[in-house]
Amino acid sequence: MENKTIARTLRFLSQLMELHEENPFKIKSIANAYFKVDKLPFALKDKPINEIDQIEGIGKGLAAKIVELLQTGELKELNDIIGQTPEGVIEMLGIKGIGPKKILIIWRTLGIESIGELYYACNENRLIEAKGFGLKTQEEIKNAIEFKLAANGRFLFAQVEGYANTLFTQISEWLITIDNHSLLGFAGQYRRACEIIDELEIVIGAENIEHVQDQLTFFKPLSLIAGEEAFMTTTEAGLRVKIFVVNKSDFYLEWFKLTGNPEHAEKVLKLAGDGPFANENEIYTKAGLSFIEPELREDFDEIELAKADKLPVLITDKDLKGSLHNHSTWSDGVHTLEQMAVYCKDVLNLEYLGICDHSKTAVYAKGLNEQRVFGQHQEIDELNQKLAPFKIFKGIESDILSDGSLDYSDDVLKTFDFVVASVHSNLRMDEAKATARLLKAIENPYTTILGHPTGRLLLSRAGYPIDYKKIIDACAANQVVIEINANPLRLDLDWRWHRYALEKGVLLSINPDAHRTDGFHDTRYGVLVARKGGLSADKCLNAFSLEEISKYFDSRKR
DNA sequence: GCCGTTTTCGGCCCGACTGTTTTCAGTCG
Repeated sequence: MENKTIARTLRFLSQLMELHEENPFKIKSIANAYFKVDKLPFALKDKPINEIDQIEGIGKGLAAKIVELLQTGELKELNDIIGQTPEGVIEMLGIKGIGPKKILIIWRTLGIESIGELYYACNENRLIEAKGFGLKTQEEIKNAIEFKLAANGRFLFAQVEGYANTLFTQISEWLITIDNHSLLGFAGQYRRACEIIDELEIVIGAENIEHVQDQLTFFKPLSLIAGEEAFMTTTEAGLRVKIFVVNKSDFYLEWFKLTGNPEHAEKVLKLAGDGPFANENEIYTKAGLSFIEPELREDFDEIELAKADKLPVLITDKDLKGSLHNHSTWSDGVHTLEQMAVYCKDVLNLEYLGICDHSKTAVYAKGLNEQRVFGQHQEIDELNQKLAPFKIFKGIESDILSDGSLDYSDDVLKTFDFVVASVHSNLRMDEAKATARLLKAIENPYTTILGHPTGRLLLSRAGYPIDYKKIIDACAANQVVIEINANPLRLDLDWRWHRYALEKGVLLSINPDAHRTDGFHDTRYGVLVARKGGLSADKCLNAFSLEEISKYFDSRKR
């Protein structure tokens, strides 16, 4: 069992114990163990059992729980408490904005045991009767439920990716035994690298279409049901899977149509005429267009750009020369500054790392006060000597406070090579307030990059509303780079606004926000959405070479 | 349930903000 699973199990246990009003200090130590386990730089399963209780925050009791999990994959105490809690009440833990205390009242005082009932109660204005609940809380809960329901059956690209690749391999190996010369490809949202996936679509171009169709219902990994247009199923997790079987001769046309999006495909085919087509390239050629990458096929402005041969050369993973906005053990990261740097240098072959630990207001994340900023800078200077020509840039993720100011005085801010300014608190502002707050941060002369502009968490939290045009225009006017936070939950700035930012001359930066060496690989998701947004390497800050970005940071210094 | 011992049990305790209160509890990052 991985640390992450152990950590989640402990958090779950602590939440359930809160719902059953157990000793708050006991709960706290279990919740604390969740944080600790989540941040361990080694795998618990590789640790000798008798050393587990030596870990800080984990004593005899928790070590026993962890060992039980490692050895049996289960925890009796957890199973028991799950048995004493209605399923719907447990589900409520997934609603943003209410915690165990409020859920306890909803459950015990109001007698509500499911999310459906809770939603109904909001509509009936019944929540305000309970102590600690008012109109605003009721409205918040109602909105949060609606957001959660809308996320049902929808998944992050990154959640689907592993399953999709495994399935693809299974189908492709199976096809060799059934129809050895067939063609195969992903289509739909997945091929277009959409940030949210609610349907995984796969197309088979079969030589012997009847045979493949006959056999497909016996394909073991899925229990497929033959529908009118495709073979369908829903995975245990709730993801719909559709497999289309077409004649090999029609494959490229059908693949193109099913890749979509429908509006894009329809417009291109109107220009290209009827097939057959030998490949997708031919479709675009016959339409008088340059080839349009799947990521761009969203019926935005890509067809006009292709007509004028003005499509951007989309950025790729290989274009990235460095990684900005990452954390270390100085704040809430798992790996040390040196480990993070060496990983970038030796494993990722990057030229530079920007380290941006949390600023002092983020106490929960061990944010750096002025003295520790100075200490970190000393360590960076030493490491830069040791690792040269690789370079660590002195950055900070400075909290944007509620009034829009940054978290340090100008004297401190000027000691950084660059500053990522982001919002972490007071996330419930309306559009006018949130926009004004960001504008003030953008206008701060020390702000280099605006971090995750809306604070959204895909499928989980909407993020505060902002006036995108005002924000982007201000970034253009103040030479502030906008982050594409590459965490698959964020992907913020949204790709639908990349084009506007690029038109205004704003640079974008694909930042993994890594809290451990593994986290650097999230960059991949940032690149995918940046491609959807139409980003080319020359407009991406961390595609600059070390020399170019050094000059850039120097030019921005006050 | 963990920690740190005055070695056997008492203390443990982010801060800001919001909404619901009438002085505070719950939630968040």
